[in-house]
Parts: sequence; structure tokens; C-alpha cells
Amino acid sequence: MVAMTYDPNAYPRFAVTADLVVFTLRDGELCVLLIRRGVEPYAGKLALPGGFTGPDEDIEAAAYRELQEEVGVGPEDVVLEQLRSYGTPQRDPRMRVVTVAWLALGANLPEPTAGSDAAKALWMPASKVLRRPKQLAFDHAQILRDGLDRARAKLEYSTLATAFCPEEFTVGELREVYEAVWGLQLDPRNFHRKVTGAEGFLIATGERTTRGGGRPAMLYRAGKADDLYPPILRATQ
Amino acid sequence: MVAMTYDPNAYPRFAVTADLVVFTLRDGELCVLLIRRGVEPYAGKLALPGGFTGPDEDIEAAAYRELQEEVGVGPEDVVLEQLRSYGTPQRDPRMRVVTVAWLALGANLPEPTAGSDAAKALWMPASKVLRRPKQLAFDHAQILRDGLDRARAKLEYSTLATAFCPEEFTVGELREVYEAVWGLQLDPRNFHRKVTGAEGFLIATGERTTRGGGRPAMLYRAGKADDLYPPILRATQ
DNA sequence: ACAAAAGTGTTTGTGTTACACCCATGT
DNA sequence: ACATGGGTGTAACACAAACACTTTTGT
Repeated sequence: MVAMTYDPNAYPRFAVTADLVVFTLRDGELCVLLIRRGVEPYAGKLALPGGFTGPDEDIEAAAYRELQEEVGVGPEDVVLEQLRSYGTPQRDPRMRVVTVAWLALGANLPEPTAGSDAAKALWMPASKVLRRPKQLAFDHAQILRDGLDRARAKLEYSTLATAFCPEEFTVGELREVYEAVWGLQLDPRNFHRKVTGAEGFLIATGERTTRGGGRPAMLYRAGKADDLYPPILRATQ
Repeated sequence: MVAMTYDPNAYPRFAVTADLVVFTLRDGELCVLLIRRGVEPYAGKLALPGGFTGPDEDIEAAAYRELQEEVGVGPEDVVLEQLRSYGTPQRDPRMRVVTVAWLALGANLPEPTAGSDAAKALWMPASKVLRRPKQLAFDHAQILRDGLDRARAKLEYSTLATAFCPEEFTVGELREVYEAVWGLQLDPRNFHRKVTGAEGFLIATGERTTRGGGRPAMLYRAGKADDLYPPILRATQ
């Protein structure tokens, strides 16, 4: 990149794709959107949604576009963050592809039949998929693994968990997010104190709901903070 | 990436580069390796070392190769980890380039005159560079910023700091790493207790040194742990 | 009345901070 | 003797875990 002369044909050219690890909660389980491949290579296997970046398209814009085309959701429905890039020479047998992988989190994302390209898309529990990593095409098992690790880690020290919640939610619903992503049971009483005490995490709306049964619960909206202090720790190890 | 037909010419082609944020400590300051550009665009400006990925080269291998060519150090001298990718369409005015940025940390890295390509390379204090971000070419100020943020964050909950230390080091030398990267003064007594108490962080060699002056200090080697528990926290905010 | 979930209070233990103090070397 | 940095001890405090207990709804 330094001290090179300009000749567009003198340098190797790669295809650049955007692959998405899209997580949502369904029935208290963390689910990932996968697509059943119809063509070779890896025909019949499952793959992460994704596609090529256009010649004049920002790599982040490509991720949002794929999200719209393959998942049927817009930027306002999800939180998107870059995961990492994967570029082993033989990761796609057809050509040299470098993929930029993205993590997308949303609440109540729709059944994928809505999108046009997404006829063969389905939500699967992430833990179940990772128990049989070989059913995934390309290096997508590794990408999914990395995406899950990232999501789990970020719940601790960021407010990312609210991305899995609707506009207004209860502390109990937020706890279900943590329990689903971490695969752990948390003490409802200590959890309540922690999240309501973390500066900028939750904003009380003043309203209550009984939708979970039991005593009516306060409704909250996500606060402005991005980082959590103090963090919500997973375990004292 | 899904349900596409194979035609190598049907997809946009990008140049893919590896850019490096190489940090080392010099005189107790966190320094980054920069290269003075001799040609347009951005002639005369400073840039991160980096270069094109070869057609059959792994993206990580490209990073290690650039490290060897432009910094003159091999894989055994540094810790390398992927930072993130940058691919705004106009980030390089000559052509469409997606760069995968890497963070490289090492102890006592050499003056860059040794490498052949690196005649115009120099170490500069990272904080000084970021005070005038406009002196950097391309989007390299953003990449450096992200690299510094990552390094600072990882000192808290990983054993990454030992990457800045020689094979054997004292607790005081390790503390200087934290102080240089965070730009803070730490209490030597509490720091000592924390790092010697963190499981798998340090292995005592049984030897002592007086190289820092004062009472002889125990020498340690880096332990096998990657994650720190408990973490070394930056501030109670 | 009872189940269920929300929310508060309390105890106990662990980790952090701030700082007094002693240790072992070089000059 | 003194300066310098290494290292231990300790009290005050913040936070987390565990759990008893009260509150407010639906059935």
C-alpha cells in the first residue's frame, strides 16, 4: 500500500463478500438464520446468508443490503457490527473470496419466507447447529462460532442485550436474553439489582405490564449508554 | 455467497491489502511504526506499513510477510491479531481496496532501517500521532485509533501485555507496559498483588535481577493463560 | 387460597483501593 | 547513610452471591 505505482491491473483481484451471523431469540432460545444451499459447492448444506459486495458499495452497506434481501429486515430492526474477515485461499473452491463477516442482532425477526431470495432460509438454535459443525458450508462453522463468542462476551460489558428486546421490555425479559445467549440460569433478584443499577442501561417508562404473569413488572426502554458499568459478569470462574 | 452460479468474471474484483498497527515500547512510551510516503497519493504523509495480499496467499500470511519486509521481524518476535477490515469505496483514490488491518505487538522491536523497503520508516509515540490525525494517509488515523482502543481494552482481560515484554521480565517492567499503553500511573504495590495473583499470568523463574535499581526483583516468564481472571481493571470509573 | 413472577433486604465473602511499613540492593 | 525500587500487611469500601421475605397480579 506504500510506495506502489498506479496500475489497476498489476495487483491480485479478489471477490469480497459480506456474510451475516444473524441472531434472534425464539422461544427462549438463541437462533441463527441459515440458508439451505441449492447448488454446488456444498449443495444441501447450510450456510450463513451473504453475498457479493458491489464495485461501488461500502462493505457495511453490503451487509445491510444482504440483511434486507435475505432476512427481510431494515437497519432500524437490528444492531449490526463487524465481526472479522476470513480469507484463506481455498475457503471457496470456485474463486478467491475474502469475506467480511458481520454480527446482526434483532428482536422477533420475521420468519424468512417473506424475503424473495430467502425461500430456503430457516432459524435454527445456535447451540444445536454448533453441535454438528460439519453441516455448515465453507468456513461458516468457524464464523458462527466467532459470532457466538463475540455476542456472549459483549453482553458482559456492553448494552448489546437490549438489541434482542422490543422497544419496551421488562427486567425479566432482559434476563431471558442473557440466559438464552449464555445458556445459564441467573438469579432474578441479583440480576434485577445489577441491571437497574448500571448507569445508562435502562430508562423506566413509568408503565407496567402483566404479560409475564405474576406481579406486574416495570417497563423499560434502552438507555443511551453503550458500555456497561459495572459490567454484568457471567461467572466468578 | 449463496445460490450464485460460477463465473469468475461476473463479480466485482477488489484489491485486498494487509495494513499493520505495530506497537512497541520505547523509553516508556507506546510507539507505532509509520512510513513516510514518497509518492502520490498522500505523498509526504505518514502511513501504516502494509501491502497487497497475493493471489494465493492467506490474509494472515500477508500480514506476517509485510511484518518481515517492512518491520524486519518474524512471527516469533510479535503477537499478531486481526483488528478489523476497512472498505469504504473511496478510501484509496486509485482503486477499490479493502484492507484487513492487524494489530502487532512486540518487545524492543528494531529501528526500521534494517528492512529493505523500510528506509523511510520511523517509530512515533502513538498519542502524539493521534493528536494530529491529519498527518496520516488514507483512513489510517481511524485504523490506528481502533488499534489503540483494542490494545488498551485487551490489557484488562487478557495476558496480551506480556507481548511487550522480553522473555523474562519483572513485575515492575510489566507495570510499565500497562502505564505506557493506558497513559496512567498505577500503584506498584496493588499492581504487584493483582498480577501475581492472576491464575496463569506469570511463571516465576526463581531468578532475580537488579537491572531496575533498588531491591532485586523476581524474574517472570509469561504463563499459558490467554484470559485474565480476575481482570486488571483500568479504573473504577 | 394459591401459583407465579417482581422486587427489597440482609448476610457473607471476595476483590479493590489507599497507604503504612519493611526488604535488599547500589552508591 | 541514603536513595531506589521490590514486596507484604491491613483497614475501608464496593460489589457479588445466596437466599429469606414481601408485593401484586391471575386463576
